Amino acid sequence: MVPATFRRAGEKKHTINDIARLANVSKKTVSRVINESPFVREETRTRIAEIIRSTGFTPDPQARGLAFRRSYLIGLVYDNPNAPYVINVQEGALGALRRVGYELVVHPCDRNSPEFLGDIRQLVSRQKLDGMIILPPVSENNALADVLRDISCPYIRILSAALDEPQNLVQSMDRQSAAEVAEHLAKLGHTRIAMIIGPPTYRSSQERLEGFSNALADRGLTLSPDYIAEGAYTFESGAACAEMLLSRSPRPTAIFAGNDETAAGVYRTAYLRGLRIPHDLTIIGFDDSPLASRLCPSLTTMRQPIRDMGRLAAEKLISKISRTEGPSAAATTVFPHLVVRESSGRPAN
Amino acid sequence: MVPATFRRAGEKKHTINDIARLANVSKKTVSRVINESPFVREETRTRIAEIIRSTGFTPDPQARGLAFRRSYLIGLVYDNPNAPYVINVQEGALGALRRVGYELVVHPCDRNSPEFLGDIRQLVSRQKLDGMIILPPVSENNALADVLRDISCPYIRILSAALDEPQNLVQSMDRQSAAEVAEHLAKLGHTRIAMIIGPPTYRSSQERLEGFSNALADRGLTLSPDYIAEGAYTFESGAACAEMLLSRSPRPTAIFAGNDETAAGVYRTAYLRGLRIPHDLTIIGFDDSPLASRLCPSLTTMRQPIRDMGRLAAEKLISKISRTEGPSAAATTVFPHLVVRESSGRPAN
DNA sequence: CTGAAAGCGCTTACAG
DNA sequence: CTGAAAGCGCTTACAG
Repeated sequence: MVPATFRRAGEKKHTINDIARLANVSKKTVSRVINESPFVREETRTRIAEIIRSTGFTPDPQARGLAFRRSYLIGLVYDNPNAPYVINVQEGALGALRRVGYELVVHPCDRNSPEFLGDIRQLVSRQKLDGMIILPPVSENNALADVLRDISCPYIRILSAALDEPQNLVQSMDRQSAAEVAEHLAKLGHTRIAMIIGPPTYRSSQERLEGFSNALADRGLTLSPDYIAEGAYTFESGAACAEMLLSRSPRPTAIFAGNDETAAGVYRTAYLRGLRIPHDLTIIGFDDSPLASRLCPSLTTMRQPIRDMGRLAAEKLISKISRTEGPSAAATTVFPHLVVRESSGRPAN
Repeated sequence: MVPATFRRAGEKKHTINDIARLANVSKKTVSRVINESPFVREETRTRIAEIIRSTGFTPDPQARGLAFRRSYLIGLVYDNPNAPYVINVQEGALGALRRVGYELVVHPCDRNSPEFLGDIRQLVSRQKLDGMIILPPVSENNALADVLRDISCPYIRILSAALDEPQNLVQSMDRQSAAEVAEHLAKLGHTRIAMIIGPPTYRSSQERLEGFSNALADRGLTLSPDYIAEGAYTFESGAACAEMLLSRSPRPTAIFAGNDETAAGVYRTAYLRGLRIPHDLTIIGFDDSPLASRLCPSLTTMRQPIRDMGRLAAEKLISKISRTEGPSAAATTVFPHLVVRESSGRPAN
């Protein structure tokens, strides 16, 4: 038997009035059942609930939204060029939102465009977004957060540092993660260790650099300034930085790349120079994007629980939106961990 | 001076009533201006338009939708594991939709789930989606198209074969593209040519196989059944299929992988066997995903204009939705083209 | 060319 | 515990 939800074309959708008529009550009472008001007699409630179930009625989100002054729409703002990263956050968030009847409106942006902040303002007010999830690196932009606060739009920033109050954050502990990389390299016996950082203005670059450098120091190793290169989290910058680092004498035996894209750039330079990985050079990435396992040899890297971050951000946002009041000021943190593959080994000399 | 659109928190949004009052007309007349009705005196129209502009008024999409029985929401359904592919279609579509005031609601799905069709039905009826864009491979599912037709939801399928009427399609001409690969390999002098196809149930697998095999035949070359392996468009299947193909004697000198992921799997097997690319083995991919240029050596592959496909699908869908009637039965086709990189060369022997 | 009334499908006060 | 009225912000007939 075909469930009643599977209405065929031509039958129009049931409305709250249909349900009220069938149940022989006012639509207000149906509304109470929908919104789980306690002020409905149990017998009435069950009867109406049963009719709702059997007719497959679902309240119209537009009408509900209009009356509630809610859109049931959450924005996802990103400028991250790493597609798997975005998709994973997106799917994580989607999973959490669906359950509570929200939809996700995606919004790629360009933080350098002069219309950037105006666009966001317009998006929020126009679509009356109920909240916003912001991905790194644009999540580091405080001006954006200020705008959202200004127009009273609840938001969650996914970040690697505490740039905001804890209730607005899902924080990835990059500093501690970078320390894991240091430990791994130290254990393998590397001493000439280099690092390619991301754009210095990005908070994650600083976090990873400091975490890495401090952890090396703790083990009696130093990250010499000669061995630090400024990349841009891109393939091309990785190749160029590796070119520079590998020209140093003595040559580093290990390079910690800012992310997997950068690491792929290091692979390319090693390939062009005929260096064998990991025999001549150990390479470590960050992200564990699909690329990491596709490279030959496969890349040792830090895995971020990206999907979880999306889910956590959505859950935290929803609780902010629906909560009439109450703190939930707790921090939400997440820890990347090391995935050891083929690109790291003992130094040859 | 801050534009009026940049209202600060606390000021409530203007409504059509505010505009009517300011213009000293009825809200119906304002509505006519918003909807570009010809039945407004020019003087009145300009006056109202100016007030709308200066106040930064934008009509509430929810209220409009409720009255128009429109949601201004378009669904994007996908099950493609290739994240850059999805992101690119998404951004292409977004660009076209934004301009006309629509938003995109993304919906990853699992075509093998028993709830698959029911979920889609519910998504469409619940959010009252105005239309749907469907990505391959789930776009090949005719049952899904049947459901959408049944509930009168306009849709566009992005496909590599004409599985539907032209007005429902944005078609990528994979057959002709695969012929380009054949030509490239023939020109390089390869004769022992192998191919890894995608899942045989996928239409694109057949299209690419037939296009490739026929084009080889046209050049007096044959694609021997021994040299055809059935993959699954995945990294793992690429590695396994390459394992099999490279065990043949004589060994093929070139492998056309079904897509870039598969090609990456072939790289891995070549790496493990110590084969040099392209000296010992030429490899060709399909997609030109970011991975293609990250691999070492970089991968020769077919580039799909993925972003354009998203844009075209959105434009076509919008014209279907807004058009009161009229055919637009024209086919929309798109041609991938070859990007030659380092992984293809003359055969060694 | 313009407007007053009724309605889209739901909700919030306000009564009872 | 339940309902009749008014309203969210916009539109579509229907008049004039």
